[in-house]
Amino acid sequence: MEFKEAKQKFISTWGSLGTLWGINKAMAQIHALLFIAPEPLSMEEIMEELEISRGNASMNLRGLIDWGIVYKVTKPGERKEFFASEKDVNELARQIAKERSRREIEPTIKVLKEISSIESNGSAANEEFIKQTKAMHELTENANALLGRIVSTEQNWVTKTIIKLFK
Amino acid sequence: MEFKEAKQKFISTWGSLGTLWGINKAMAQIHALLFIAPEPLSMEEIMEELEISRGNASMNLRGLIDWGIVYKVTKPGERKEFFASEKDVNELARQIAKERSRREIEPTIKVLKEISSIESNGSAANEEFIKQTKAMHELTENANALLGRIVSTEQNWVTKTIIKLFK
DNA sequence: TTAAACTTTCAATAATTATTGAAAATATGT
DNA sequence: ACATATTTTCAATAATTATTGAAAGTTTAA
Repeated sequence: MEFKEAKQKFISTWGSLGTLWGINKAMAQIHALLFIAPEPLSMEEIMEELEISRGNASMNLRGLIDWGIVYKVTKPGERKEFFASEKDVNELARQIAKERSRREIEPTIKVLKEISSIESNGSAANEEFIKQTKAMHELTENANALLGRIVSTEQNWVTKTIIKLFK
Repeated sequence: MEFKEAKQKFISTWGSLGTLWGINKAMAQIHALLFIAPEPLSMEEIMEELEISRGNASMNLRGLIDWGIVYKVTKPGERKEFFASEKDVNELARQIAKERSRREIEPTIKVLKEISSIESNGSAANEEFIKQTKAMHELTENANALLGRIVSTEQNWVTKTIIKLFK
């Protein structure tokens, strides 16, 4: 395979993957591009390479910065801004896990806690509701704690976790 | 909070959550409804409760069956089909993790392996590409193995895993 | 074998979400 | 302070995705 083809494939794979960790296609593609770039890129360069508009680039870069996985970089003597991705895959994974937990899992836990605490009126529908949402609440809290635990480990968390688990 | 309100809240929370584990709103809402129902529901009942069309209900129920988390149930003496959710949260989580691994993670690993194996031509762009995609390949493989390991444990996998990890 | 009960399919349409582009805002060098 | 380079915002529009509903298909009971 040619480098150009491989690069294209990486960007598009990342793009469709992105939609499933909660970010849109353009955002994921920008991230992919920065992740494999040896040097920070300007907005102009990103627009050109991905064939997207200025507005689109601007908004999605902001999104990536909010996720904490892309940084603004200034080059001495240059007026415009440059952008760089977090390059360390472990740090990247940790950051994404942290944000997803904060944005999605924790609010869900709050709702589950609230709704599973209603008073039962004794009906089957009511009893089942309480039982099931309580179980889901518990599972989600445990999964979130597990995620936090795995991801807070300093370096190479996945590898280390696997080693521990196989003991 | 009233039961009715709590139920509504559960269905809508699950609905928006759904979009992030890769299934659409209607599908997630149908699942939520079945998950808290004390008895299997008919397609008619699902349509009514969620105010969706017959076609929509039919297609999304099929989707849920493909995910392996909803089953068809026949009641003796009844002509129509009924539907029931997997009720055990651990089994539910296991099934979802298994499917996501198969549908999303494994194909990604394949692509990463392929593109990270290109020959370097010595350019900085090329070297960086290979280095970064190799690192990503490794991380994804490890994360997938970890997921498989956690989820293959018989019962209460999250709890058990946490206990192990805190040792 | 027929008719009624029920389910699936899919083209048309509605709803949602992403993208553009140009005007407004902001930052920088002289 | 000004002119210019650069970035941001956001209403309009395009692209995508979900939903409907009615026709076609299937199953079952008699």
